[in-house]
Amino acid sequence: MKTKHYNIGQLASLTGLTVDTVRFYENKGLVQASQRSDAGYRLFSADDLARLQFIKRAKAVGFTLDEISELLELRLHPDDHTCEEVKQVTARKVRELDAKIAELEKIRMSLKTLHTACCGGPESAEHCSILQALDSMEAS
Amino acid sequence: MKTKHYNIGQLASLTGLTVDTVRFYENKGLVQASQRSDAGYRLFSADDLARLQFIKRAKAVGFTLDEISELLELRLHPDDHTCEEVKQVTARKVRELDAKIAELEKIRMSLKTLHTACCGGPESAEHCSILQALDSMEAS
DNA sequence: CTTGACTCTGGAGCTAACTCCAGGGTTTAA
DNA sequence: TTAAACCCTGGAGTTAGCTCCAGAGTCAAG
Repeated sequence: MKTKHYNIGQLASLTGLTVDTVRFYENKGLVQASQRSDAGYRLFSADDLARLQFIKRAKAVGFTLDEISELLELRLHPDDHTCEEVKQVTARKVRELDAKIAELEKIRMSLKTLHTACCGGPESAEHCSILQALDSMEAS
Repeated sequence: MKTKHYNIGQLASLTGLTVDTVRFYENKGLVQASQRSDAGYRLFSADDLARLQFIKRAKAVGFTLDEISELLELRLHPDDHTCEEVKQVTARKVRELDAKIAELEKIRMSLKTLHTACCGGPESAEHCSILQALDSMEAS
């Protein structure tokens, strides 16, 4: 019984990635074509396809490729690892996201304050409150 | 009457930027040393200092260097521009920040859902709900 | 007068995640 | 049989904002 194989273009359209991206991921060690054809074409299995879809979903929830490598290792050898380990990876990421969001919100607040104070009228910007604030604000 | 001048190192410590960063900004056209010494050293005026502080504050509220160039032009020739123009720049940025924050919050939610569902226990990750979800989730 | 701190230029390297290209070989449909 | 569409490799380019380097000149203190 022969298993179904995909060449790189088919895999790309099945996953919604580009051919270049798949090759890039292979280069980074995230995925490996399970075989090559006589002509040297990459041949991917259904497992490879699943792996790429895993990568895509992990990216969608904000993991970097390095973090995805880590998750792929956990996925490939789940028996050698615990739920705790997996959960720690997501916990770290949630904390990072929280920090990033908090930072952006702080920035947004400052900017919104400047924005609200400005009259926004058609008169000369000579006394524009935004420019003045940027001239005299405390630097953070 | 002679005006006070700063060389690049003094300027750097006054602004909290590095010497390299100041030169980088000069290269990008954000700032220009008002003079050079006989030996070719950059000499910065109090105006240059103020300009760099403006840049630093603008960066702190989230503007990119390109946007800061735009603001610097408005600041240098306020008579040729209106409050409205200035306000538009900040409005655009606030919208960008809103979009970025919303995106990160969406990601955070998805990830938090995965995180909360996982038992996080010391048992094998074979049936870990996080890994399973990443294997079967809808790709976004 | 020498040592160490400072400055100059031009260009390379860094991060992340691709994206594109040249210059070739292969497969497939008409 | 030939043209289009696919695939290969290796390497360069992209974005933003620096950061570091070599190799050379300059300045201030002791």
